[in-house]
Amino acid sequence: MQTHELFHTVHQLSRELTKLVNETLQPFGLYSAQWAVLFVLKTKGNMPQSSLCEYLAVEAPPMTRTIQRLVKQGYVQQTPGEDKRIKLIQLTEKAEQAYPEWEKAVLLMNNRLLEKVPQKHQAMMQSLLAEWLGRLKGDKHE
Amino acid sequence: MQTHELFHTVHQLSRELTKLVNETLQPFGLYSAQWAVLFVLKTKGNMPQSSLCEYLAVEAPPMTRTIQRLVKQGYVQQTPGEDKRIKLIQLTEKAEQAYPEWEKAVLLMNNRLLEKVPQKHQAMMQSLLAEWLGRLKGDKHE
DNA sequence: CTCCTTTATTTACCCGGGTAACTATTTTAC
DNA sequence: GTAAAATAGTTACCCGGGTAAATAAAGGAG
Repeated sequence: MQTHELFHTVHQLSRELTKLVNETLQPFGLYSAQWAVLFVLKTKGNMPQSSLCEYLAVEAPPMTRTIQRLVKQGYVQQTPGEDKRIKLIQLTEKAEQAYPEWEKAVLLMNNRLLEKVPQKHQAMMQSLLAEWLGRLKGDKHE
Repeated sequence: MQTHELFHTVHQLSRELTKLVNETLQPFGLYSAQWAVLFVLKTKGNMPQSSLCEYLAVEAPPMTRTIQRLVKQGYVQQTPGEDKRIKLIQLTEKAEQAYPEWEKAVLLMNNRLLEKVPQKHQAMMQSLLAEWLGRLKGDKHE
Protein backbone atom coordinates (compact mmCIF):
# COMPACT_ATOMS: atom_id res chain seq x y z
CA MET A 1 0.00 0.00 0.00
CA GLN A 2 1.40 3.37 -1.06
CA THR A 3 0.78 5.69 1.86
CA HIS A 4 2.00 8.62 -0.23
CA GLU A 5 -0.84 7.98 -2.61
CA LEU A 6 -3.50 8.01 0.09
CA PHE A 7 -2.22 11.29 1.50
CA HIS A 8 -2.16 12.83 -1.93
CA THR A 9 -5.68 11.66 -2.73
CA VAL A 10 -7.07 13.15 0.48
CA HIS A 11 -5.31 16.42 -0.18
CA GLN A 12 -6.40 16.63 -3.79
CA LEU A 13 -10.00 15.78 -2.96
CA SER A 14 -10.08 18.44 -0.30
CA ARG A 15 -8.81 21.08 -2.72
CA GLU A 16 -11.26 20.05 -5.39
CA LEU A 17 -14.23 20.20 -3.02
CA THR A 18 -13.21 23.61 -1.69
CA LYS A 19 -12.85 24.91 -5.21
CA LEU A 20 -16.32 23.72 -6.17
CA VAL A 21 -17.87 25.22 -3.06
CA ASN A 22 -16.20 28.53 -3.86
CA GLU A 23 -17.55 28.45 -7.41
CA THR A 24 -21.01 27.79 -6.04
CA LEU A 25 -20.83 30.67 -3.59
CA GLN A 26 -19.23 33.15 -5.96
CA PRO A 27 -22.56 34.63 -7.14
CA PHE A 28 -23.27 35.58 -3.52
CA GLY A 29 -19.83 37.09 -2.89
CA LEU A 30 -19.06 34.41 -0.32
CA TYR A 31 -16.16 32.00 0.17
CA SER A 32 -15.98 28.52 1.63
CA ALA A 33 -14.58 29.55 5.01
CA GLN A 34 -17.28 32.18 5.38
CA TRP A 35 -19.98 29.69 4.50
CA ALA A 36 -18.68 27.28 7.13
CA VAL A 37 -19.08 29.98 9.78
CA LEU A 38 -22.54 31.00 8.60
CA PHE A 39 -23.65 27.39 8.54
CA VAL A 40 -22.51 26.71 12.10
CA LEU A 41 -24.12 29.89 13.38
CA LYS A 42 -27.42 29.06 11.70
CA THR A 43 -27.35 25.45 12.84
CA LYS A 44 -25.99 25.73 16.36
CA GLY A 45 -27.02 29.28 17.18
CA ASN A 46 -24.99 32.24 18.42
CA MET A 47 -21.74 31.48 20.14
CA PRO A 48 -18.43 33.08 21.11
CA GLN A 49 -15.63 33.11 18.58
CA SER A 50 -13.66 30.50 20.47
CA SER A 51 -16.52 28.02 20.14
CA LEU A 52 -16.60 28.59 16.40
CA CYS A 53 -12.91 27.73 16.32
CA GLU A 54 -13.62 24.51 18.19
CA TYR A 55 -16.50 23.46 15.98
CA LEU A 56 -14.59 24.07 12.80
CA ALA A 57 -11.22 22.95 14.20
CA VAL A 58 -9.55 26.13 13.06
CA GLU A 59 -7.04 28.28 14.93
CA ALA A 60 -8.06 31.68 16.23
CA PRO A 61 -6.24 33.97 13.78
CA PRO A 62 -7.85 32.72 10.56
CA MET A 63 -11.22 32.77 12.34
CA THR A 64 -10.71 36.41 13.30
CA ARG A 65 -10.01 37.23 9.67
CA THR A 66 -13.01 35.34 8.31
CA ILE A 67 -15.33 36.97 10.83
CA GLN A 68 -13.99 40.43 10.08
CA ARG A 69 -14.87 39.87 6.44
CA LEU A 70 -18.37 38.75 7.36
CA VAL A 71 -18.78 41.81 9.56
CA LYS A 72 -17.66 44.06 6.74
CA GLN A 73 -20.28 42.45 4.47
CA GLY A 74 -22.91 42.93 7.16
CA TYR A 75 -23.70 39.25 7.63
CA VAL A 76 -22.44 38.88 11.18
CA GLN A 77 -22.39 40.91 14.37
CA GLN A 78 -19.94 40.87 17.27
CA THR A 79 -21.42 41.77 20.65
CA PRO A 80 -19.25 41.79 23.77
CA GLY A 81 -20.27 39.29 26.42
CA GLU A 82 -20.49 39.67 30.16
CA ASP A 83 -16.88 38.54 30.20
CA LYS A 84 -15.41 41.43 28.27
CA ARG A 85 -12.80 39.23 26.58
CA ILE A 86 -15.46 37.28 24.76
CA LYS A 87 -17.13 38.36 21.53
CA LEU A 88 -20.47 36.74 20.86
CA ILE A 89 -21.01 36.14 17.17
CA GLN A 90 -24.48 36.21 15.68
CA LEU A 91 -26.11 36.34 12.27
CA THR A 92 -27.59 39.67 11.24
CA GLU A 93 -31.10 40.07 9.84
CA LYS A 94 -29.53 40.50 6.42
CA ALA A 95 -27.84 37.11 6.73
CA GLU A 96 -31.01 35.42 8.02
CA GLN A 97 -32.88 36.64 4.97
CA ALA A 98 -30.24 35.58 2.47
CA TYR A 99 -29.44 32.26 4.14
CA PRO A 100 -32.08 30.13 2.39
CA GLU A 101 -30.69 31.11 -1.03
CA TRP A 102 -27.17 30.21 0.01
CA GLU A 103 -28.26 26.93 1.51
CA LYS A 104 -30.21 26.01 -1.57
CA ALA A 105 -27.22 26.59 -3.83
CA VAL A 106 -24.87 24.62 -1.59
CA LEU A 107 -27.25 21.69 -1.16
CA LEU A 108 -27.85 21.55 -4.89
CA MET A 109 -24.12 21.35 -5.49
CA ASN A 110 -23.58 18.78 -2.76
CA ASN A 111 -26.20 16.56 -4.34
CA ARG A 112 -24.68 17.00 -7.76
CA LEU A 113 -21.24 16.03 -6.46
CA LEU A 114 -22.52 12.98 -4.67
CA GLU A 115 -25.27 11.83 -7.00
CA LYS A 116 -22.98 9.26 -8.58
CA VAL A 117 -21.58 8.07 -5.26
CA PRO A 118 -23.74 5.37 -3.66
CA GLN A 119 -25.07 6.21 -0.20
CA LYS A 120 -23.26 3.21 1.16
CA HIS A 121 -19.95 4.51 -0.11
CA GLN A 122 -20.61 7.93 1.37
CA ALA A 123 -21.36 6.47 4.76
CA MET A 124 -18.32 4.23 4.56
CA MET A 125 -16.02 7.13 3.72
CA GLN A 126 -17.39 9.30 6.49
CA SER A 127 -16.93 6.47 8.96
CA LEU A 128 -13.40 5.55 7.91
CA LEU A 129 -12.14 9.13 7.61
CA ALA A 130 -13.66 10.21 10.91
CA GLU A 131 -12.16 7.20 12.66
CA TRP A 132 -8.72 7.96 11.28
CA LEU A 133 -9.00 11.65 12.10
CA GLY A 134 -10.05 10.78 15.61
CA ARG A 135 -6.99 8.58 16.03
CA LEU A 136 -4.73 11.35 14.79
CA LYS A 137 -6.18 13.93 17.14
CA GLY A 138 -6.43 11.48 20.01
CA ASP A 139 -2.80 10.42 19.86
CA LYS A 140 -1.72 14.00 20.41
CA HIS A 141 -3.23 14.15 23.87
CA GLU A 142 -1.36 11.12 25.16
CA MET B 1 -26.50 11.48 5.49
CA GLN B 2 -24.98 14.87 6.27
CA THR B 3 -22.97 15.84 3.22
CA HIS B 4 -21.63 18.89 5.06
CA GLU B 5 -20.06 16.56 7.57
CA LEU B 6 -18.27 14.48 4.94
CA PHE B 7 -16.85 17.59 3.27
CA HIS B 8 -15.67 18.92 6.60
CA THR B 9 -14.05 15.65 7.56
CA VAL B 10 -12.11 15.45 4.30
CA HIS B 11 -10.96 19.02 4.68
CA GLN B 12 -9.95 18.64 8.29
CA LEU B 13 -8.09 15.40 7.63
CA SER B 14 -6.19 17.01 4.79
CA ARG B 15 -5.12 19.92 6.98
CA GLU B 16 -4.07 17.62 9.80
CA LEU B 17 -1.97 15.43 7.51
CA THR B 18 -0.27 18.42 5.92
CA LYS B 19 0.52 19.83 9.33
CA LEU B 20 2.09 16.58 10.47
CA VAL B 21 4.18 16.27 7.31
CA ASN B 22 5.40 19.83 7.83
CA GLU B 23 6.38 19.05 11.40
CA THR B 24 8.27 15.99 10.21
CA LEU B 25 10.15 17.96 7.54
CA GLN B 26 10.89 20.99 9.70
CA PRO B 27 14.31 19.70 10.87
CA PHE B 28 15.37 19.59 7.22
CA GLY B 29 14.06 23.05 6.39
CA LEU B 30 11.51 21.60 3.97
CA TYR B 31 7.75 21.96 3.57
CA SER B 32 5.09 19.59 2.35
CA ALA B 33 4.75 21.07 -1.13
CA GLN B 34 8.51 20.93 -1.61
CA TRP B 35 8.61 17.32 -0.46
CA ALA B 36 5.91 16.42 -2.96
CA VAL B 37 8.05 17.79 -5.78
CA LEU B 38 11.22 16.10 -4.55
CA PHE B 39 9.37 12.80 -4.21
CA VAL B 40 8.01 12.90 -7.74
CA LEU B 41 11.38 13.86 -9.22
CA LYS B 42 13.11 11.03 -7.36
CA THR B 43 10.43 8.49 -8.25
CA LYS B 44 9.59 9.42 -11.82
CA GLY B 45 12.85 11.08 -12.86
CA ASN B 46 13.53 14.50 -14.37
CA MET B 47 10.66 16.19 -16.13
CA PRO B 48 9.48 19.60 -17.33
CA GLN B 49 7.64 21.82 -14.88
CA SER B 50 4.34 21.29 -16.64
CA SER B 51 4.57 17.54 -16.03
CA LEU B 52 5.15 18.16 -12.35
CA CYS B 53 1.97 20.22 -12.32
CA GLU B 54 0.09 17.36 -13.94
CA TYR B 55 1.40 14.71 -11.57
CA LEU B 56 0.59 16.75 -8.50
CA ALA B 57 -2.59 18.27 -9.93
CA VAL B 58 -1.43 21.76 -9.07
CA GLU B 59 -1.67 24.92 -11.17
CA ALA B 60 1.45 26.43 -12.68
CA PRO B 61 1.91 29.50 -10.45
CA PRO B 62 2.22 27.71 -7.10
CA MET B 63 4.53 25.21 -8.78
CA THR B 64 6.77 28.02 -10.00
CA ARG B 65 6.99 29.34 -6.48
CA THR B 66 7.74 25.98 -4.89
CA ILE B 67 10.46 25.26 -7.44
CA GLN B 68 12.03 28.66 -6.96
CA ARG B 69 12.33 27.89 -3.27
CA LEU B 70 13.93 24.53 -4.00
CA VAL B 71 16.36 26.21 -6.41
CA LYS B 72 17.29 28.76 -3.78
CA GLN B 73 18.00 25.93 -1.32
CA GLY B 74 20.09 24.17 -3.94
CA TYR B 75 17.97 21.03 -4.14
CA VAL B 76 16.74 21.43 -7.69
CA GLN B 77 18.07 22.65 -11.03
CA GLN B 78 16.26 24.16 -13.99
CA THR B 79 17.82 23.47 -17.39
CA PRO B 80 16.24 24.80 -20.57
CA GLY B 81 15.07 22.13 -22.99
CA GLU B 82 15.35 21.93 -26.75
CA ASP B 83 12.05 23.77 -26.83
CA LYS B 84 13.12 27.00 -25.18
CA ARG B 85 9.80 27.45 -23.43
CA ILE B 86 10.34 24.32 -21.37
CA LYS B 87 12.38 24.14 -18.17
CA LEU B 88 13.54 20.66 -17.27
CA ILE B 89 13.58 20.15 -13.53
CA GLN B 90 16.10 17.79 -11.93
CA LEU B 91 17.41 16.97 -8.49
CA THR B 92 20.87 18.28 -7.63
CA GLU B 93 23.62 16.12 -6.17
CA LYS B 94 22.95 17.80 -2.83
CA ALA B 95 19.34 16.64 -2.96
CA GLU B 96 20.27 13.11 -4.04
CA GLN B 97 22.54 12.81 -1.03
CA ALA B 98 20.04 14.14 1.46
CA TYR B 99 17.04 12.32 0.02
CA PRO B 100 17.39 9.06 1.99
CA GLU B 101 17.21 10.97 5.28
CA TRP B 102 14.11 12.83 4.20
CA GLU B 103 12.44 9.67 2.96
CA LYS B 104 13.25 7.83 6.17
CA ALA B 105 11.66 10.55 8.28
CA VAL B 106 8.55 10.72 6.12
CA LEU B 107 8.07 6.96 5.96
CA LEU B 108 8.49 6.70 9.72
CA MET B 109 5.78 9.28 10.20
CA ASN B 110 3.47 7.69 7.64
CA ASN B 111 3.75 4.38 9.45
CA ARG B 112 3.10 6.03 12.79
CA LEU B 113 -0.02 7.74 11.45
CA LEU B 114 -1.37 4.58 9.93
CA GLU B 115 -0.22 1.96 12.41
CA LYS B 116 -3.62 1.94 14.07
CA VAL B 117 -5.53 1.89 10.80
CA PRO B 118 -6.00 -1.63 9.44
CA GLN B 119 -4.56 -2.24 5.97
CA LYS B 120 -8.01 -3.12 4.74
CA HIS B 121 -9.36 0.24 5.83
CA GLN B 122 -6.48 2.04 4.15
CA ALA B 123 -7.10 0.25 0.89
CA MET B 124 -10.82 0.90 1.16
CA MET B 125 -10.32 4.61 1.74
CA GLN B 126 -7.88 4.94 -1.14
CA SER B 127 -10.30 3.15 -3.41
CA LEU B 128 -13.38 5.14 -2.41
CA LEU B 129 -11.70 8.53 -2.40
CA ALA B 130 -9.95 7.97 -5.71
CA GLU B 131 -13.20 6.85 -7.29
CA TRP B 132 -15.01 9.94 -6.07
CA LEU B 133 -12.20 12.23 -7.13
CA GLY B 134 -12.19 10.64 -10.55
CA ARG B 135 -15.92 11.28 -10.89
CA LEU B 136 -15.46 14.91 -9.90
CA LYS B 137 -12.68 15.50 -12.38
CA GLY B 138 -14.37 13.45 -15.08
CA ASP B 139 -17.64 15.36 -14.94
CA LYS B 140 -15.83 18.55 -15.76
CA HIS B 141 -14.79 17.32 -19.17
CA GLU B 142 -18.28 16.52 -20.32
C1' DC C 1 -4.77 44.17 47.56
C1' DT C 2 -0.91 42.79 44.40
C1' DC C 3 1.26 39.81 41.30
C1' DC C 4 1.17 35.94 38.35
C1' DT C 5 -1.12 32.94 35.32
C1' DT C 6 -4.62 31.76 32.25
C1' DT C 7 -7.97 32.84 28.49
C1' DA C 8 -9.96 35.35 24.24
C1' DT C 9 -8.80 37.89 20.59
C1' DT C 10 -5.83 40.30 17.57
C1' DT C 11 -1.64 41.46 14.74
C1' DA C 12 2.14 40.17 11.87
C1' DC C 13 4.04 36.97 8.99
C1' DC C 14 4.61 32.55 6.84
C1' DC C 15 3.19 28.39 3.37
C1' DG C 16 0.23 26.62 -0.28
C1' DG C 17 -3.69 26.65 -3.05
C1' DG C 18 -6.43 29.45 -6.77
C1' DT C 19 -7.41 32.97 -11.01
C1' DA C 20 -6.20 36.71 -14.30
C1' DA C 21 -3.09 38.77 -17.07
C1' DC C 22 1.55 39.00 -19.15
C1' DT C 23 5.79 37.36 -21.88
C1' DA C 24 8.16 34.33 -24.77
C1' DT C 25 8.27 30.65 -27.71
C1' DT C 26 6.22 27.22 -30.83
C1' DT C 27 2.64 25.62 -34.00
C1' DT C 28 -0.83 26.11 -37.09
C1' DA C 29 -3.62 28.27 -40.78
C1' DC C 30 -3.74 30.65 -44.62
C1' DG D 1 6.23 33.35 -45.11
C1' DT D 2 3.42 35.67 -42.02
C1' DA D 3 -0.32 36.27 -38.83
C1' DA D 4 -3.13 33.92 -35.50
C1' DA D 5 -3.52 30.52 -31.96
C1' DA D 6 -1.71 27.46 -28.62
C1' DT D 7 1.75 26.35 -24.91
C1' DA D 8 5.21 27.06 -20.85
C1' DG D 9 6.37 29.98 -17.32
C1' DT D 10 6.06 34.00 -14.61
C1' DT D 11 4.07 37.89 -12.00
C1' DA D 12 0.58 39.95 -9.21
C1' DC D 13 -2.97 39.31 -6.20
C1' DC D 14 -6.48 36.81 -3.76
C1' DC D 15 -8.36 33.17 0.06
C1' DG D 16 -7.46 30.08 3.91
C1' DG D 17 -4.65 27.46 6.77
C1' DG D 18 -0.62 27.70 10.35
C1' DT D 19 2.72 29.77 14.33
C1' DA D 20 4.64 33.43 17.38
C1' DA D 21 4.01 37.30 19.90
C1' DA D 22 1.13 41.14 21.75
C1' DT D 23 -2.92 42.88 24.22
C1' DA D 24 -6.76 42.89 27.37
C1' DA D 25 -9.53 40.88 30.66
C1' DA D 26 -10.41 37.31 34.49
C1' DG D 27 -9.00 34.34 37.98
C1' DG D 28 -5.91 32.68 41.75
C1' DA D 29 -1.98 32.53 45.14
C1' DG D 30 0.06 34.92 48.55
